[in-house]
Amino acid sequence: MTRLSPTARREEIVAAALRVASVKGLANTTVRDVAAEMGTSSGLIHHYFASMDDVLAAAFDEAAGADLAATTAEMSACAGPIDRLSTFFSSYIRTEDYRGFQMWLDAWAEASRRPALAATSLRLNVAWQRLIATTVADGVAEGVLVCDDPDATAWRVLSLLDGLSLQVAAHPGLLDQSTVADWAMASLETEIGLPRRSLRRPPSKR
Amino acid sequence: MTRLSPTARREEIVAAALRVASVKGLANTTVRDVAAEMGTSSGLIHHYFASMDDVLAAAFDEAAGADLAATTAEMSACAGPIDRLSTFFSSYIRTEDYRGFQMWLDAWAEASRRPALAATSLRLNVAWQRLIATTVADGVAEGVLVCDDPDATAWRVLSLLDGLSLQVAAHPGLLDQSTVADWAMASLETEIGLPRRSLRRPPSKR
DNA sequence: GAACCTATTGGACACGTGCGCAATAAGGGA
DNA sequence: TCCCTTATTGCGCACGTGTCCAATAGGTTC
Repeated sequence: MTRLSPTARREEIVAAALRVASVKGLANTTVRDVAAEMGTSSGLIHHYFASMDDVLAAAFDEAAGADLAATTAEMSACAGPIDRLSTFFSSYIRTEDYRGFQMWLDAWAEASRRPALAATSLRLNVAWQRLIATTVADGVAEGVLVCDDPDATAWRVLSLLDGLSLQVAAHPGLLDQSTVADWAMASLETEIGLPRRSLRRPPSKR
Repeated sequence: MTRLSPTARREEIVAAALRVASVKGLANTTVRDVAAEMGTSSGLIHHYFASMDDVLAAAFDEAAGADLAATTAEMSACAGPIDRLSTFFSSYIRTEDYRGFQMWLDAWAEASRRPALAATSLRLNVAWQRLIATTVADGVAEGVLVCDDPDATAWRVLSLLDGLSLQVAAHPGLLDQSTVADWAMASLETEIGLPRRSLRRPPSKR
């Protein structure tokens, strides 16, 4: 293969690992898979990453981090906290298709066995939680919504979404994504003292 | 090893697989692990189970099914729906320690790769949901609580518990079990029109 | 006691795993 | 042009994986 600069090659490895992982799942992605995807040798991966754990952590960081960044950007383009929360949900269900969510499932399950992956998933989970928590806290400060404990509320709505999405990914046909979003929105609306369906977006927007 | 009856041997295999899986996790439990745990040969396992997927599914069924049965029994010993729901939570956090929950994480993540495990986790998840749904519906019928859609409420409270417990298992130190139970109870109390802390149990009971 | 069924053995098979390492080649600086 | 750093190769090592199967042994039935 053509000789690349260290940074460029590193990025290509992560991109290739991500492509493989999105099809086979994080847990089933091997060094040889990534090498084959790039069309290079397997030894090259170990020249840039100390262990496979680090490769998977970097790939997961790339994927989930991009989703987080995209959602954050969309939300900050909105006017008020309520609109931002509304955008959060529509962004969440768009990015987190059942395929992307399988990566989260693998990351959580593998966390006990792969330290780097555990650190990454922890960091990203906390980042998602803080995104919601600060938005809710802003709404309370502006007086447009009511919440005793924005931190706890953020963990609840995030975990509810995770728990429901998990069923979608693990048990196809049981629940569907629009139901998940609807139920999670209903829960948050109740928690922060908003009338029913006030977070709902007209689906015509897409 | 001493020659056993087919049913006895089958049960011993499942029990051994469960013992190994509760330490190493479902995903990391191998045929040789189970054989070593029993002190027999690995070929014996395949004499009773067509594939490793079936062994793991049976082991998971055994563990999670026992938890479900225990909780069901405890709940039906209670007087009214509210007391049953209260018992549900205290039973849930007692049985679902972080170790047992790792099995759920593995089951969900492996579901896309192991058909038998997927079928088992689907069946058990639905059973848990129905347990809550019927209890809530009973409460509505008796007029002691209010709920528009017990089915949706059951999925929400179960998924909230799963989503929060997942964080406890995957990211030690981030959240703790008592917080999880408290937050999930708060959510359900709001949903079914109960005053705050009415589902809470005095911890002196244990 | 003999005959038969089957639980159990122990290892072979084919494959997949992460990781390491000597050899090669490509490019930049002197 | 030579040299020296290092990206890249290709393979080997040690191990682990599920599955299969001929051989053995224990128990039941006639």
